[in-house]
Amino acid sequence: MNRTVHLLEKSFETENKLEPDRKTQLAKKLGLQPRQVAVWFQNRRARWKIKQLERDYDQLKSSYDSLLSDFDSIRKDNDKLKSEVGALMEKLQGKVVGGAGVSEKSEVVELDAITTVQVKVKAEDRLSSGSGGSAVVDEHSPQLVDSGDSYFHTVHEEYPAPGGCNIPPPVDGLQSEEDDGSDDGSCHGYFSNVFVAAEEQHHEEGEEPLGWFWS
DNA sequence: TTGTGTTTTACGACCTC
DNA sequence: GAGGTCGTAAAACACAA
Repeated sequence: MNRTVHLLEKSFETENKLEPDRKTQLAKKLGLQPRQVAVWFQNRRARWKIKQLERDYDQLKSSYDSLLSDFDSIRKDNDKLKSEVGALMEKLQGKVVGGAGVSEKSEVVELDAITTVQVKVKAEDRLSSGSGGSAVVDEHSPQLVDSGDSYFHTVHEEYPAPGGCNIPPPVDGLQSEEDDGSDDGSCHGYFSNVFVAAEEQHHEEGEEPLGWFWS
């Protein structure tokens, strides 16, 4: 890296916007036209923004992948519980019908209703207790604080979530402009929590915050 | 050497404060 | 009106064949 670029980089590192005074000073110092310094800063900001979008995308994708695996395991658990309930119901109904008295039919209906409620409660309990720290259902997760460093804020709030949605969204690219993000409203706020969780993890690991980042 | 892909520089159009 | 972003053209550079 030559001296000129090095100085410009240093200057950009301290402040990515260029006040007129600083522009003139830098231009004088480097023997450039103020216009050249201004253009350099414009292009540098554009490059930084592209890098930042790439980082945001990588992080969003890894959050999505981990949530998807959480979702899959919860679904498997759910299927397993359903089949267990089915088996138990058969057993119960066999017993009730076998030793039936006068009101055998109504008892069966009652049992059916009770077990249905119990299963529902159990399933909800399973969800609300979280799975391996999943951010999907953790109501205690901190809310997203838009630091202004990430370009997520226009994407994550509108992206449909796998939990509560039957079809998980694709992750091969950022949301297209054609996709207006509209859905049944049951999945809003999904990725905002995801992102906060991921960012917290980032900080816990002692890494640099998502904002300014120098390669 | 050359064709090709990537990066950097510069500019015009448009937007925001 | 000054200074920002965005899109793009052209020059400069890197690198494989």
